[in-house]
Amino acid sequence: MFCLTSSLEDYLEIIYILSEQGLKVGITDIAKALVVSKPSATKAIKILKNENLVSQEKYGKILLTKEGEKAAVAVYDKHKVISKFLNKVLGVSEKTAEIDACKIEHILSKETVNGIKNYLENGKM
Amino acid sequence: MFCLTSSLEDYLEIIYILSEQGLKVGITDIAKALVVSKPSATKAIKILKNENLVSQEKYGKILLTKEGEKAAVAVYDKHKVISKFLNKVLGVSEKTAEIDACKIEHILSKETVNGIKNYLENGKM
DNA sequence: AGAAAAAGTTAGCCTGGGTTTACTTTTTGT
DNA sequence: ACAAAAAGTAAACCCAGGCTAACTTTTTCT
Repeated sequence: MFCLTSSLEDYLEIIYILSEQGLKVGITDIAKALVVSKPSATKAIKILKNENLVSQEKYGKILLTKEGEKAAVAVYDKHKVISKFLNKVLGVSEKTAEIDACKIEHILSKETVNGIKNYLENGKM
Repeated sequence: MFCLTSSLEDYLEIIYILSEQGLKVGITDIAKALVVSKPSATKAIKILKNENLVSQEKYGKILLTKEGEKAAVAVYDKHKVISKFLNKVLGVSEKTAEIDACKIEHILSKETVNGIKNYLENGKM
């Protein structure tokens, strides 16, 4: 069974974010946003296409499928929760909170993410 | 300039932990503890030897050098701080706290780790 | 419309960190 | 003391995920 790697989650997430901002989403945009080369982005997108998480016409723009969007939103939600927690609760700068959230959003267990959510929701801040 | 990877930090950390528990530290023990094959452990230890972080006689037991111990302690301290935080503050089970701490201890910024330390120290728990 | 620029792709390479197989060296138990 | 078991090593391989160089396709600008 196929399982998304951290790297592939990053690709899905950035496609989602760029789309949400109403920006066009091409290979070049993705590569720039993730600070990787265009061929790296091409390769990753090819994998995501094979897994039916994104769609793309030849030489065309990139879209998330229903399934891809679901996965992207899941990651992005974790991202938001984590970075808010780091910043508001732990007092980490916004910039660092962003960076660290990007790194750990892929690997934290559901249990820990729920712990963070609960903390934020239960007004302990 | 050489920089420790997450994986190599894991090796240093486990050598430190096993040593601290008074256990003998051989390739087999390390491999078992990290759930990797013996050749993987051999290869990693070879790198750490080249970087003067561990010492080992041929076919012999493995010791941390001064420098290696310093690096190992730095990682292990982060580990303890993080897992305590996850467990005591976020209410994550001990087991999951351990697992998650193992994963993120290598990648969290100094700033975030300090944020966690401050939280624990300033008696907000 | 056609040349130049930008976007996308392909092929081939590299590195880290695993693996298995097969070997050598060391330790252990009778 | 010596055979069997355990420990360590070496070689060769795999895979993810980067990269550059070189190419094709598409877009843009004069």
